[in-house]
Amino acid sequence: MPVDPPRPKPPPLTALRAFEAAARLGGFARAAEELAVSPGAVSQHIRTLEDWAGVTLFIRNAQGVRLTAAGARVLPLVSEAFDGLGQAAQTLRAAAGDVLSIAALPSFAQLWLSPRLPRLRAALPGVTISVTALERPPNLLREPFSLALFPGAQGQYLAQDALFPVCTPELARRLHRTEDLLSVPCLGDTIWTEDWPLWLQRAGGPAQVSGPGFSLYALALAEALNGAGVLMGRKLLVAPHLQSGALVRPFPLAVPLPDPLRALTPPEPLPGPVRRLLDLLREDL
Amino acid sequence: MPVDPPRPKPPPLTALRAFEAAARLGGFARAAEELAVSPGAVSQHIRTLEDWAGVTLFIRNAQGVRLTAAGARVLPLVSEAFDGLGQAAQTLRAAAGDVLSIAALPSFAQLWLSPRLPRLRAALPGVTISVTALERPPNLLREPFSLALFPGAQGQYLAQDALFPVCTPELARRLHRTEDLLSVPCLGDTIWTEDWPLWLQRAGGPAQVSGPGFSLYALALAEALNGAGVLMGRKLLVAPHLQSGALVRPFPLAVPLPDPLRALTPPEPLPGPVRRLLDLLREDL
DNA sequence: TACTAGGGATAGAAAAACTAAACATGGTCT
DNA sequence: AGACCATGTTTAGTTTTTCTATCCCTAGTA
Repeated sequence: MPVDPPRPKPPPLTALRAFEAAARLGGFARAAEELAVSPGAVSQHIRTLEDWAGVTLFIRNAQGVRLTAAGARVLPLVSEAFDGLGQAAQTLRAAAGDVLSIAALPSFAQLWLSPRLPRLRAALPGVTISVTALERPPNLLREPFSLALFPGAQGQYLAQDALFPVCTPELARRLHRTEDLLSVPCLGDTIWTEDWPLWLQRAGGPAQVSGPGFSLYALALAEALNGAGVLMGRKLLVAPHLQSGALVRPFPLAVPLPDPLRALTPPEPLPGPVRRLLDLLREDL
Repeated sequence: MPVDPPRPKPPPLTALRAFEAAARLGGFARAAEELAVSPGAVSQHIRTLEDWAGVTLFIRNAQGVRLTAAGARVLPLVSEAFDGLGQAAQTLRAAAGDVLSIAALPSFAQLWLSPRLPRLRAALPGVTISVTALERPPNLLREPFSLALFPGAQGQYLAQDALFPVCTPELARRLHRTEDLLSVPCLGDTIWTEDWPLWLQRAGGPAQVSGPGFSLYALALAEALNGAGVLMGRKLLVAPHLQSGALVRPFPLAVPLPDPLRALTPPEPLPGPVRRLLDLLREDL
């Protein structure tokens, strides 16, 4: 006849996760986005946790939230614990060995990785490869990706990228000097707003050019193929169309990008299929 | 227009907790007890996690379960992470500083701690002290107790305990030699079945005696106070009744118990009120 | 042969989590 | 000023998850 009814309740795990995300990202709205729930849900979670602990975790005001001292004190502990949990979960999933999920920028997923997928799938029979497009590199300590392909300073080097304008051969005939760019639409990705200014600066052309922005690089590329304008091309993404002749380079200058494409991996040890995939990606370039 | 719908699902936290408990305790039934849910719930959780990870975690058979290699590999990681989470949660709760929960054996909670509570409460104004009776010491890395009072080898020494028979003065008049114990009911706690044999061996009396067992020491004590028999007394628990004269010691021999009463605390740093409570308990003895 | 102890499956109930929409608050832009 | 805009809050209602209760199965044990 054990006596336990009045046992103190364990901490609410989901509320802790919401707290961790909100504290780390510095806002309920951002936490809600990361957790793929509505901001109201995060708000409720935080309140649940505050009630459980009997402590105020955040100072709220109209501009956002700020951690209290108590909140700041436990944040590193909670973050570390969730990192550990995430790693454990991944180790678990990796043990299955037959599912492989790759994260990449939408543009790289569609224009660089996608063409290579058939060969990768053929080289890894029995392995299901799924691709997720993300705007930002995921935290591989937490999120269950086997591999993340992003331009950046961290990870295993995969390929150098470079910047140069591209357009249809017809349009190219009208472009002789960089100043001619002022007379045609200059296409680009809204996320890479610095690409045009960067190239123009090195090319010694006009300080800036005008043209429509696209939220997806693939859309801008499609427009360029339509002859709708000059696209600031990224070598790795437009290579197939240069090869086929659908696009040409009206100006020879190529500006190397500081951040090469790199592969981020979860902590060692990597499962066999992931290691093989990495090798394939590296030798292909 | 971020592209995230096909984002991989995060690991199910409650399922991970169920797995950890089941693996650590070596059975779904025991895990269910620890988590205060039904065994079926644990079974479902484990299956959920197995589906999520795509790995079999346990070999099931009619006698129980055994971890698979994959399960055994991640268990330490998961356990460590939950320890961390538990510590973080406690740190959080400790920050409140005005709630203090103590775990103790049912007998010690009722007969040793309870009489001291009024003084403790008076010495710690504004602090809510709650007491939880547990058969076994809780894992203070996980469960949110500020203090656990248990006889044992670990923790801060509080008091030495000793064993000796006690009974009402009337009954004591009929007891002159240890052999006389065979003629009266000998009361004891069903959990401390070794108390009588231990004392009898040192007293050189009969090898064993007979009498009703009680699942709660307090019940046995009440019976002894009614004159229903001789109770194997624990010094710390019967002291008040010896003092008042309600009970006496028919035989002078006191056998010291190997395990003194000790206080277990969560990892440092202890909040002020806990530290003060500990000091009060120590100086009182 | 019954009995026990462990686990599995299922349906229905209970609880938790989530959403949507309306509200508040304090900045910033025109 | 006044109209946004971004942030967090609240509430009611819904959806989803979680849990229990129950019955079943299996392999040891008395």
